[in-house]
Amino acid sequence: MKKAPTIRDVAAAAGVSVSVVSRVLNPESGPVAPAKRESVLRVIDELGYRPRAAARELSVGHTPTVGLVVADLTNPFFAQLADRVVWEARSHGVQVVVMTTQEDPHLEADSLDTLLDRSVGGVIATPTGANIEKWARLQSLGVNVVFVDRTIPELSSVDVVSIENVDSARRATEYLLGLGHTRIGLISGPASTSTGRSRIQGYQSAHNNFKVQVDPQLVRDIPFRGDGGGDAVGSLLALPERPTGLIVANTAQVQSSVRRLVQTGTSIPGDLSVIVFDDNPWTELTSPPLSVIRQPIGMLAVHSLELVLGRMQGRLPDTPRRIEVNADFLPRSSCSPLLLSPTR
Amino acid sequence: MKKAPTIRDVAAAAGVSVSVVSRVLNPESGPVAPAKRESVLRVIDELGYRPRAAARELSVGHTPTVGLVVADLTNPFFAQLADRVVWEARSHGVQVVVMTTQEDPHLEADSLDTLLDRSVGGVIATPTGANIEKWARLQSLGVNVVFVDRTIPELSSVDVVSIENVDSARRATEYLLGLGHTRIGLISGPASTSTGRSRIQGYQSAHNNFKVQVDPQLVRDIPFRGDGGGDAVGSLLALPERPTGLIVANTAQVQSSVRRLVQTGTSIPGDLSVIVFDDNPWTELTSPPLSVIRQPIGMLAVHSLELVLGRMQGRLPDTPRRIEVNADFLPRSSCSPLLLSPTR
DNA sequence: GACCGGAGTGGAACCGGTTCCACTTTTGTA
DNA sequence: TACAAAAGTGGAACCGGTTCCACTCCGGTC
Repeated sequence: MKKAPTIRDVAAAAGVSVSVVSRVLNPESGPVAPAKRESVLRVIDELGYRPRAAARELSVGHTPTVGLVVADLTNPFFAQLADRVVWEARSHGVQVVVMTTQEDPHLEADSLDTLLDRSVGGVIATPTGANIEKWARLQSLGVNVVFVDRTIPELSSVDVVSIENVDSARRATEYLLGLGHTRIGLISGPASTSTGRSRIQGYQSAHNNFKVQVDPQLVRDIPFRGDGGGDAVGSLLALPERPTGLIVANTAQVQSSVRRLVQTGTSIPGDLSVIVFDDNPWTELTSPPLSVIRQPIGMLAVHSLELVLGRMQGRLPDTPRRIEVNADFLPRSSCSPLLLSPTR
Repeated sequence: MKKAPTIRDVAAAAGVSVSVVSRVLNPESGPVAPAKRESVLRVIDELGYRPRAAARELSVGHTPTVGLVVADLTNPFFAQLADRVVWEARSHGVQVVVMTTQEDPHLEADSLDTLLDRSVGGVIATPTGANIEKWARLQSLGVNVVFVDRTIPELSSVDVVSIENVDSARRATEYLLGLGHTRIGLISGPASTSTGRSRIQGYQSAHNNFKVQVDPQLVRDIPFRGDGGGDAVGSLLALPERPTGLIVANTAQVQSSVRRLVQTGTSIPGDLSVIVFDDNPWTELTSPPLSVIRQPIGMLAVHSLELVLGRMQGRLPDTPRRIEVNADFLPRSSCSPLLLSPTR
């Protein structure tokens, strides 16, 4: 356990000053005679010298690091997002610190403090919806914030990357309405979140287009945490007038919802036509494979990283950007036309 | 974008020296008069002061940070592992930097360099199997390394946390043998990896116990990368004497293997009794639900973190630890007795 | 041949913490 | 009451980089 060489060791061994070594390391910071550059590089290689990140950070005031704050890596949506972000970031020479909040505002607050302590240059996050002043403070301290998937309306100055939630929900709903279903259950995220609201709005709007009245009993906005999806499914199925269609628009609740459907032996699409918001690979391994709204996770990752890096390098105008990407609707065999049409 | 207060700002505002403030921050480093501690704390709160992590790191030489190097967050096994490690680490006040290798030795090497630059105190990793000298160097530089799930036999001095691979594979195989199956396909990880080898060994050993000869054609050790699982399944099913049982012991290939089974319309367990190494929640949503070897991911996470933190705090003996945790076999309805017994 | 501008260089301050050490005050004990 | 030990404090060096600045060479221009 010998200790690693420092820039002064390199300078001494190469017979130059530390300034020269530093300039070799950061070429844009000044000129170096080709011969000296050569010999410095050789010494660096021989000694196996690597600059300490902390020293650089202390001196320049910030790190080429971005924080990624997601709710839960266990959720395939976040896992894939994280994987892509980490991957993209590396190709830009940027590091990612991944933190999870479990949808808990306290943990989110902790994470933000930590990120601040580490002087990260930017944060990509799926905010819980709380900690508004904390997010604002982070931004006022010069940390670039990008919200992905969700947003907080009160924070109008942060960039947002999301899918077209209203539109996606509308398309899924219209698909079922088009098959003749008029009683369509909706399990969405909390109405306190932007995704929850938008998807409910899309669901409403589809009903309007089809001149079908929405039964409020059919709409369940439930938390992301826990597995309330199962209970929501249970209570929807227990309604006197059972729905014949179901849209699970709460990504975190897809698994528990589908589990309940399987457990109760609900025939899909016989008893219930189902569409879920999730592009989890396993959705096509159930029987029948589930129709899904496929969120383009790669796009979300690329755009949010692009935004955060762009801001960190100051090559973006000050006005906040809002990027909405398309989500595909992928019909599979979990939906079928309503056979007995109740209105005729 | 005002700049954040430093320890000297706090000292000035509280009318004390920086030493006192520092001692308030790190109580074990020296005494402070209660009255002054009080006023320093108040000033810290008023100013919203937070110590810069980089400054501390530079001064003490290392960070309370551990690197987590996994192949691919998209794989639910790693995703869950990461989630648990991040979670546990936070409760110890430790941060986690997650990196992915995609099973590529070059990317792994990059990750290690980066981790070294960041002066992390420890690394938890599922090594690709390459970069032996690099791992050794990391260790000689004082970074505590713990391998999880897999190991590299050449590196006898690193701690290892894994499941009882031989035993798990043996139990799964014996279960199928006990149901009368004699031709059991095995899709495992590469024989160049410790998990691959151990699981094949368990499979062999079960056959020995049952006095059944192993047909080498039935054993497929395939890479973790890509989705060779599908092809392996395809070629096993194409054998003149088809297997009646299948064990997928390559966690990364479970999805593509099952996908192929579904696509080819193989009846489970009618045509094929199936057991997979994975505790992915979706395995019980397929029809039928799959029998699984459930890896106790939480245990793996807890133990590896415990080891790495223990070493970082120097409260562990120098001898390397090897921890093997039990994996449960969870029979579900994807296995059935072989009906026509070929031997009678 | 005097003068100017730029390439190349090294010295030293600086970033924001921690810690060692010398020093003063308090406390406890004989 | 005297004195040693302990509690409390501030100064300053240090960690390992970056960067500003002053300075020395150059070659090219009137």
